[in-house]
Amino acid sequence: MYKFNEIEKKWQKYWEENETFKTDIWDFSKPKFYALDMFPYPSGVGLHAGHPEGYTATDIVSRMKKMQGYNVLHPMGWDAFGLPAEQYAINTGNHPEEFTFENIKTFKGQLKSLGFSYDWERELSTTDPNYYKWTQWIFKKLYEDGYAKFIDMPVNWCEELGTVLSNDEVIDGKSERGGYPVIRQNRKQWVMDIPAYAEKLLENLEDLDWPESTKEMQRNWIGKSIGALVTFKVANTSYDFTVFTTRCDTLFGATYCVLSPEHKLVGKITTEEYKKEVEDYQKVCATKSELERTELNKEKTGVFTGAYAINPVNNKEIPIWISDYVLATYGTGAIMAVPAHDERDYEFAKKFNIPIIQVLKEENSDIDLNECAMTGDGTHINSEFLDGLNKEDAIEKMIGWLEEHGVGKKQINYRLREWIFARQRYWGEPIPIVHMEDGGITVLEDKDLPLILPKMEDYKGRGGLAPLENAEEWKNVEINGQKGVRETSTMPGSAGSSWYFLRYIDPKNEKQIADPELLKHWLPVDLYVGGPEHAVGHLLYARFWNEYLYDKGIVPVKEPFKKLVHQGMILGENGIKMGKRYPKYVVNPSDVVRTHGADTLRLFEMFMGPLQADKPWSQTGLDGAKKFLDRVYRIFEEGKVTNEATVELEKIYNQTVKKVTEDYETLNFNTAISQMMIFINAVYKNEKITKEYAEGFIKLLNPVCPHITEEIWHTFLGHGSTIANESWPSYDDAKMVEETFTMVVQVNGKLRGKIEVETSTTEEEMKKQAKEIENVKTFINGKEIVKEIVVPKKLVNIVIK
RNA sequence: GCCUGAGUGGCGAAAUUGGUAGACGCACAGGACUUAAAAUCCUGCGGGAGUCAAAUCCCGUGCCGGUUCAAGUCCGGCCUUAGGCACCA
Repeated sequence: MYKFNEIEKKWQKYWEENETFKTDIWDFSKPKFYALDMFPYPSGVGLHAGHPEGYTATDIVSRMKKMQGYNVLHPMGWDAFGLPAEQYAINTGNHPEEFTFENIKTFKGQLKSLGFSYDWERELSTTDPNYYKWTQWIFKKLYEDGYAKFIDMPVNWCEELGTVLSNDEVIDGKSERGGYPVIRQNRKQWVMDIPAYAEKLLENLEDLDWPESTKEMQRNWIGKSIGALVTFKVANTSYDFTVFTTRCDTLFGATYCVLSPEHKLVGKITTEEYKKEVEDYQKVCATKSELERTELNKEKTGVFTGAYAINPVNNKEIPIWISDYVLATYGTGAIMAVPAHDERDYEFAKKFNIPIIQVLKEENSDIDLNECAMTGDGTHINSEFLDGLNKEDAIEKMIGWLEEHGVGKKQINYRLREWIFARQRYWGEPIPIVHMEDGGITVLEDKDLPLILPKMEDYKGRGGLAPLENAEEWKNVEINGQKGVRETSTMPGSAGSSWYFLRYIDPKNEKQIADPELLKHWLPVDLYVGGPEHAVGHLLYARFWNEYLYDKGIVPVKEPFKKLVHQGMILGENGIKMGKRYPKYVVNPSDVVRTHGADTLRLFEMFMGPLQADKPWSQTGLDGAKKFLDRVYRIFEEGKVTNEATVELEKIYNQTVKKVTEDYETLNFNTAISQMMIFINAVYKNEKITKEYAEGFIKLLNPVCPHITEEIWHTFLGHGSTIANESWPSYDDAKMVEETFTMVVQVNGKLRGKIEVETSTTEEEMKKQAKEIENVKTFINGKEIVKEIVVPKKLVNIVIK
């Protein structure tokens, strides 16, 4: 009987003691393979059912690659800083540091019990000063190069959490963690100028072997838009303002302009008569949360400023309004409105009785401008020098005109906004900055890194102040005789995770991020597996930092992750996401390891369905996976290993090696496993298997189920060392050649007969034999044969009339 | 509203460039072994008609239409569903 608990512990110990999976990072004699998992946040609840899924996938590929002669780098670490850890610590009355330490211990134990082939000597944690020293060092570089900036800007402020959040941490106007309301507020903040890399981040997406959906999400997040800037003078004043538009060709149809409520000019141009209304409106907008703003999507609001803008193309005076449908953070925070050809402007103009001027005529269109805006393409009218032109030509001509008259130019805009790089929280990397008494900002010297996060008993911030504000001793410093105060915000959770894949390569290096020679050899990551929830956050930030470090000559590749795959979610047996809502459907991997064993868990999660798909858990399915392993074990226990194999088994064996090898490579683990089941079924049918095939099969199964296979390898096949150091089985195409095939005979495309024929049968012969089948005869007798189609080694289709 | 995916038996799912729909597994049913049960092994298993049993026939991959000798696969139009974006000018 197969005693999985005993066996699994035994082999885990063996791998550890023998350093089976230790990577000799300097061995460049073999081709390299870097398989990376998204490192987990070590939460208080331990692993969930989804963790083993992605981790098993990379483990299978890693183990196979090692056996195929690659030098494999397969590390694991901890994304242990950040809001969730701190929040959890506060909720449970722990200190984040001890709490994190405990959690890591639990996680590590759980991962080890699953038998992953990680090189634990490369383990890292973002909370380790030896690690975050380099996070701070990268920040410093970015600061020196002007990409890390301390600026006043509108931010997402979460009162409950007492901190600002980045855009990807805000979902539907609520905080990603906790679901608390988020409002927009102006604050002086540390930000990363990721928009400066927008174009590169967009361009490089093309060549990546990533899911198309993720690439598309990143494209949308970057949101490139080509248009023009147009400057409008404010009538009877010396002021002017600039708008961004993608449709400068419709400038003759502009009947008003709108400034965002936060626009700097609003206070200056608003006339006395409208001052109160405008200020009231501004106040209302300022207190609106993100959520309220999106909910108020339906009805447009706004007020007139009393001022007029002069349309540069025809010198007409058009009213200037303010409205929150114009965003302060996009473009110039001001627009020209062309209600005839823009839905939002149309809605606004209708509501406030602003004129609508048509400047495009669509051919064969039945759109009535009294009903709605006309947003399609068409020929220009009422547009003087643009009349008769199509959209494309008109845009080009208008840009030329604007440039010639010095009132505008071509402009590219991105929706991607600055990455807000500070949190008013305790549990994060300290920002290595000192605010000097004279108002200057000093970045720490390299020799002063890492700047250690001070131990604090009381790490809860108060009244919107950062917790580190209370660390008096730590906070106040003197640099070159001048007093200063340290930056008390810490870095966001996504800081440490933006470069960890570099550090795994050389995790103990004290002089640099990693040895350049090693980086050159090991990058990029060959396979990166993780959840789709990181499609824009982490995966964009990591690309940004990598690209920056590439430009600095520190990292040798433009893109860090060559191939990316998102594993699907393991749902509860009820088909719904596991979680607090249905606690009885939550599966704990450690329980499964106890009741069924790690091999069974790994096997089952890989067999459930495609890696990328969401799949419901099934207790009986899990039992079925266990049954398969029992069946494999029994072959050896019952002594079915002999010296003979039938031709049939020989064929299936070779097919299995081929299919499993290909499927592991392409991550189609479910079909690889069914092929192995087919092989085992065939072995039972033949009641025997040769030692050669038995060994080959055990090697194939090893990446999925490493413990049981090691045990069989050792106990029944008599080997003294681990399978991990064996070579991957090969297959012989010649042994797979079929002597006969099932010829399918169709009449008018419908299946009417099957017959076994020799592979060498000619097309003419196939046609002849097809017509001799009784059932086929009954269909073709007395009918005229119009056509006969032959697909070699497959089928004959007889077309009759 | 826009952008991505996905829709196949009772269930999880397979199915190269269009070429036998449902591999493999679960559940279920029957049989063998057993005093019995479990475990194990063997067989069957989309729906319908037909038959002692079979042969065989009809229908069937979300819906409607098209291309083709042949469509789960390609094209057009819908529906449902998951995820993402959401006044981005």
